[in-house]
Amino acid sequence: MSKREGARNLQSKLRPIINYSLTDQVETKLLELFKKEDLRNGDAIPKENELCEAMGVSRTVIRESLTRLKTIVLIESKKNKGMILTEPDLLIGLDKLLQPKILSEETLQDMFEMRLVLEMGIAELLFARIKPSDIADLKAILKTEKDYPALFEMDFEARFHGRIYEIARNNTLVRFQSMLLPIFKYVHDKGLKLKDEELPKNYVTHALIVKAIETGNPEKYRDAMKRHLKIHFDKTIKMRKLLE
Amino acid sequence: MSKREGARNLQSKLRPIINYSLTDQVETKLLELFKKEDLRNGDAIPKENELCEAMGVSRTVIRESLTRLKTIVLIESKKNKGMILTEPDLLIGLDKLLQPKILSEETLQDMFEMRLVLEMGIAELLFARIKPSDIADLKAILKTEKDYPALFEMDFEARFHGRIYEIARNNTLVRFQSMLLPIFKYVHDKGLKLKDEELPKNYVTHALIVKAIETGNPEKYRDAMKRHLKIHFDKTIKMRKLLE
DNA sequence: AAAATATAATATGTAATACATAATACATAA
DNA sequence: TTATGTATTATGTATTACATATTATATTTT
Repeated sequence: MSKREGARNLQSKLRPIINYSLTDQVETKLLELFKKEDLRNGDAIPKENELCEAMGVSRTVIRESLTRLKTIVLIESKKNKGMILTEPDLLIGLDKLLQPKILSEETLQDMFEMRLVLEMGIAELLFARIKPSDIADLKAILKTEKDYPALFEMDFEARFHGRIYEIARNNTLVRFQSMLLPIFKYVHDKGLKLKDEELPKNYVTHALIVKAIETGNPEKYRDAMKRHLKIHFDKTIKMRKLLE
Repeated sequence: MSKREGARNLQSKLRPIINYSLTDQVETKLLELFKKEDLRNGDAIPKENELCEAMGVSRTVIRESLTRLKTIVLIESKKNKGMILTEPDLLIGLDKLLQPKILSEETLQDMFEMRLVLEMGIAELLFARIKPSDIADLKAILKTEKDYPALFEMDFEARFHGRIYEIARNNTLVRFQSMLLPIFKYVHDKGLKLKDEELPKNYVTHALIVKAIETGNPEKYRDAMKRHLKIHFDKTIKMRKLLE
């Protein structure tokens, strides 16, 4: 039995001890408190000093825990006013993290694919909620686009596809997809370096997608979108294989 | 001109001043530093004391900024070792936030829909990557399920649908969807209270979805999944109207 | 000489205290 | 009655000191 194996064997008998810092414990207790007291959006929470006394730790520790919760916008603080629970923003923090440089290749790939998945899956909601005026809006966007397929003109992409989600009336998705765009561009560009691909012959432009929306149904939309995104689907499938 | 209008008029001339706290500024500077120095995953960052000196602020402020970055797992710290940049976890924090009680009805609805969108949109990746052994796995899962449609048995739902994402080989999605499940259940249950709905006659079970995967294509999968989720699609469309 | 053990050095974690600052409520004067 | 000044309060920032865990170095033991 090697030294390493011996250590692992011992470990299975003893289990490594985990040391939760005071801050960790306080954070947990705070979350428990909110739950137990059934505190809602807008409700005030105890003052820092009250928390210090109640838990018997320094204000330093309390404040570090609170900072964590403020970071995810679960609470907000105002001078003299105290702190309140807030409607947390699910996407907060994400914009700080969604930078190519700090994410692994695999996660980037995951997010790239996530956008593709969303574009395809939105169809049902899109058709359930679209109004005539929405079609007009989409056509207005088309007008501003150049005639040739502006495949990677981020502005156009953002505006057009963002509008799709807006029509589907899902605000979280609207914001999410706009965050994904830079990632998408990055992954795409990186893919391009591997092999310069040309547009497929039956490439579907935004205009054709609008047509599918106007005269079609979810299936037709998906068919158009799938072909619009085909180059990306091909790319991600190829690249995922490289990662393995 | 009313008092309120007057204030707004003044505001347009003066613009409200925004006061970035020291912590805010330090946080920004840190992020800039990481970018400028092109620091990557695993690279060490300066010691707390070095940062204090360099920026001329107290360790308190430095530490609060660092706490924020630690919260989103952009950096990690170890005693005596110092701090390093880490591969941040996009979904961290989300599990703290994804609790029905602290999210608004609208956001909950958004997330409910997001799951539906993902289930539908995953088809292409699913079929691009599925292997024969995956089919066998799915069938094994089916065996453990009861014969009747276990529509809201969370365990079954989680296992079955989670497996779908696993087959699609997108780990972020796997984790994301498992986080969404409690939300999904909550929103669904709340919807049930409004009106007790019965299963549609042509309800599609997991078994039928597997069949669509085994013998079909993305379109057939989506057709099956759409009918499997029909009750939920109907519900969200109805409920969104209520929110308006 | 090699391996195990003790010691020192270092960077983060926690505590305590003091003061700064912004927001509110209250008091005061025109 | 309204605008301005003042006090109060809770969070924000600074400073200092010490605790603790990890690494590196030195020492002892075999």
